[in-house]
Amino acid sequence: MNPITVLLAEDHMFVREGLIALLKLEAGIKVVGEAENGRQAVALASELCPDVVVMDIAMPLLNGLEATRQILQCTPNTKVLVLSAHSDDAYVEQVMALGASGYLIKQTAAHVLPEAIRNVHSGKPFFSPAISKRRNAKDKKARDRGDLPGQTHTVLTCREVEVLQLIAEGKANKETAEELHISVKTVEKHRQSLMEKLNIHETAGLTRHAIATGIIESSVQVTIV
Amino acid sequence: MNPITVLLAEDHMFVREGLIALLKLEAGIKVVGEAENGRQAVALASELCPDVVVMDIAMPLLNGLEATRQILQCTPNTKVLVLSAHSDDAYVEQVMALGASGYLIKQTAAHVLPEAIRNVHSGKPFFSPAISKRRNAKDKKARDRGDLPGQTHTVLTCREVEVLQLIAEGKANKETAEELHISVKTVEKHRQSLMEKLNIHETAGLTRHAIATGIIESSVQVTIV
DNA sequence: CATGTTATGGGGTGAACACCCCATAACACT
DNA sequence: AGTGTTATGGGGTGTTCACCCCATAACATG
Repeated sequence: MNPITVLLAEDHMFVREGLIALLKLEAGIKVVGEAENGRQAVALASELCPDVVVMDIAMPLLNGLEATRQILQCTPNTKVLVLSAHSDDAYVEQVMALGASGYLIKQTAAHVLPEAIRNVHSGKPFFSPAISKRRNAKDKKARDRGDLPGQTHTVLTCREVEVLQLIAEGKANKETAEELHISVKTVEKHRQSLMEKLNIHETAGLTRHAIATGIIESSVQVTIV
Repeated sequence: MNPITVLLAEDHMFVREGLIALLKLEAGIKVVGEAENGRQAVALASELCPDVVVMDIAMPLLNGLEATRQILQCTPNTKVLVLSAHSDDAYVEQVMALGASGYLIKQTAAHVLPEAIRNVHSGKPFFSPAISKRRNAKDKKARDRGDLPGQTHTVLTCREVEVLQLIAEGKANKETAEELHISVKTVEKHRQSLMEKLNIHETAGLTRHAIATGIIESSVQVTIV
């Protein structure tokens, strides 16, 4: 049987070499290429047509999300296994909506990588245990409510993003309410929805998420009195 | 000759396992322990007294900077080799001022790791080529001007920085208290001092400040359920 | 020896927040 | 016409936080 061909897209050479050392011990998997940025990943993918691309999200020149989108468009037979430091539900859903075949968080033990590669190659999606668990729980809830499967639409509404930004900027619910000319209770409701959708339950986490997704910058200065 | 004992402090298990796979191929170097956060790194260092600690900067609970400081205080014979994604000069200098023996950026080829470990173990500092080059140039300039080495004067005390990190990671005061084995009241006190010193009076602001100053990264993972 | 700093802790108060319940109005889609 | 989504709002309850008061012990420094 032919080995599964893998393209490794990861900007940290440190990590890349580590993973290669790890995959070398694995029979049936062959690393045929390495990319150190998103643009190179797209180029190499269309040149090498690997079975699986292991794709880091945070990469220079072209981030892993865009790279994934472009690769799937050019070579639809290639499976993309995403590697990320984030595990926020909304983020995962965003990636999966692009058509990725799996999602591993970097906290996961690396020895699942070969298993994950084999899974996505054979058409089965693969997730880090923690994510998998949450997705199942959520799917179950959805089914209990009678929802259609696969419609895990965890996307924030416009209003929620607005509220998220104000929270991350340090506004109290009361201030946010005044800013948006709505009741404190409504702000509370949006806050709750945010926390539920993102599976983040502290202000600090929401703030980090807002920065990580580019909604605000960490250097935002709020009126110091 | 006894092998060089190494403690690997790196929160991403993915990276950790990769590096271990890589160091296993290396004669004369033995990984005797692994830490997945800064606090564990400090504990294991004083327990195992390794020759070298390979220390990632961005780690939960206690960042690599603080961990380095504490380790060098407890077990001064241990060398610390810092691993970071950032290569900003100011950042490097801050780390070296703490007494670290070397600084590798993650973009560096991993195969220099064994060499770096051997170097710092034998007392020779080691830097990623890019950094080494810049430092030499800068040192020359400084000597030419007759400057004294600059002191980064941090307003915050060590304990305050520790508490700040935990706040920014989304820990409640109660959790922080348990983590640090102190009373909730003491945590509150540190929190107050922080807010007063930084003139920031919301959790969101503290979180942004922690990210902006590099104490944590926006992608820090808190409790994965 | 006095003073300052750091770290430790306790009491108390009021505001803010998290989390549950609930309802309604506007609008889109089928 | 019915269903879903979004945004709006209220009630209640318990926890946590911000901000004040206070004290002590360790340790360095003048």
